[in-house]
Amino acid sequence: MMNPVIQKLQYGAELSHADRRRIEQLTSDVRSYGPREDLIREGERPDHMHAVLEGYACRYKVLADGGRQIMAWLVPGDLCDLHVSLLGQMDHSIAALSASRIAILPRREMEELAGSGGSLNRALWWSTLVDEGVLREWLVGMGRRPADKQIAHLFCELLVRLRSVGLADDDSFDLPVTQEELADTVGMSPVHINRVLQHLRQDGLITLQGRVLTILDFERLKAFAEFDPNYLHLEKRGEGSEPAAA
Amino acid sequence: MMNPVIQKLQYGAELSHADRRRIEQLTSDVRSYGPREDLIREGERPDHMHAVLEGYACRYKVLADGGRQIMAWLVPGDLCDLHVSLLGQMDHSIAALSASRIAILPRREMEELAGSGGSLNRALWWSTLVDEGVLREWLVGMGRRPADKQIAHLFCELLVRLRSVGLADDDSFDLPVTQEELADTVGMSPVHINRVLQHLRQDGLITLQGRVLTILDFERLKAFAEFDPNYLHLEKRGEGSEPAAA
DNA sequence: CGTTTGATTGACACGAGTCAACACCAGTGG
DNA sequence: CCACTGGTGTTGACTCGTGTCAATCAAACG
Repeated sequence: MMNPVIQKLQYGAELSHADRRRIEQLTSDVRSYGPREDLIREGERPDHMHAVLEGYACRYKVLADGGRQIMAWLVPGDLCDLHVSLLGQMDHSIAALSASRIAILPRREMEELAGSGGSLNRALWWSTLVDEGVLREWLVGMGRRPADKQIAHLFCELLVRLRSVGLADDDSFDLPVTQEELADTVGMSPVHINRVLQHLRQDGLITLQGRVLTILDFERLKAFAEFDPNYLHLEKRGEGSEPAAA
Repeated sequence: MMNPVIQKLQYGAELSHADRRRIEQLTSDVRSYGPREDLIREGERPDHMHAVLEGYACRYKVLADGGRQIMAWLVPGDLCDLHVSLLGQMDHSIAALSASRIAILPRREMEELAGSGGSLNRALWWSTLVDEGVLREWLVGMGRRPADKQIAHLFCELLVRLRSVGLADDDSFDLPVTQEELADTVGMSPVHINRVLQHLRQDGLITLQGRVLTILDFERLKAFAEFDPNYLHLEKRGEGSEPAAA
């Protein structure tokens, strides 16, 4: 099975054999985390970075009233905290969502890559800009989409992202999280998540049993959620065709 | 008056005299935009980038039902679309919020800077990561903060950001936008924005007249909004001296 | 001046939160 | 083996924050 970091970054830049070897080597120090275990906390300033190899992690913040907001899901292939090298300290925390295997990357070498001008440099930039795109799309969901469409949109996104690293061959994937964690992701209450999920199930759009989500009709779910994967920027590069009107 | 792009980027990296000259030169091609005029639209792939010199701009998306979500405010000093060079096409649009002066930057040279390894490279990285931090904070606001605190938080953020480029010496700044645009920013309805603003005024926290917002008691507003500016990463960096003064 | 755009206000509807009870496991330990 | 437990999912009743619709006001503008 190919290293998911390589799989992902190849969408951002053409990687040479040497580039791939470099990534293999950088992600060779692996640690296992249990669900809810923090990888790094707000305010910290460690000398290493993380990348997800297996399982899911998330960025989150906790408010004074105890409310928690998850601001990103990190799936295999995702880099967690390029921030640390350039920004003084973490402005949020990162925790494992499920049992997961996380690579520990040396900070110095990553910093070096960030200014190297090579393919890996481009790939890191691409990865960061895609993260930004995802954040923007989530913002749209929370601001302007009704709950059911927002959740449907999240499921579409997860399917596409997991497919891109070979973790969802058919239209289903592992969803080893509680409804409360889904609630913290989309900014709703656990109770309402439950109701929306039932709604989606009754409409024959999804199945969710045994922590496996199955999308029964991806086309219909996409239409329902108004999902357009362009913001994930996974399409092949170099297509010079002019943009068609949205 | 110093170029706001220089002012801003100095928070991200120490800039040499040559670096500053370079920025001056890169931002010398200036165009004026009127309110609501698009700088760039979703799907486009132009050969230049933008930076705000005066006035405000915003990132936004429009949904099928006509709803609009503003995903970022771009104030003087902010770079608008580093995306274009690495991602194939824009996944969102950018428009002027108020009458503004925008610099047009040549794409080639900016791409070159992005992999140069120098101070400007670091500054661009920093700027991008800060944008991400702001997006995350907005997500927290939309997901977990009640309307009044969310808006208060936005005002705190704008004050700090504008101060950092010398556009808010006291506790007030220009807010040349309609309540509808505020609504599209925080994901609420214009009517509710109106009520929340009145609430904040009655509590003696702000004043908003003639498109100028005055924060009457910043400490109290910060406490109310639970505003912590750490996510803007404007504090002095540890290793070197602070950014040179004008 | 009328026209237009934006701010304000009130009445009402609805989505989503809260609270609380209950069901359904998967462990665990006796 | 089987109660007991704690975590999670499910439901219902009720509350409350926001949205919607529509009328009115105020200010800017040609």
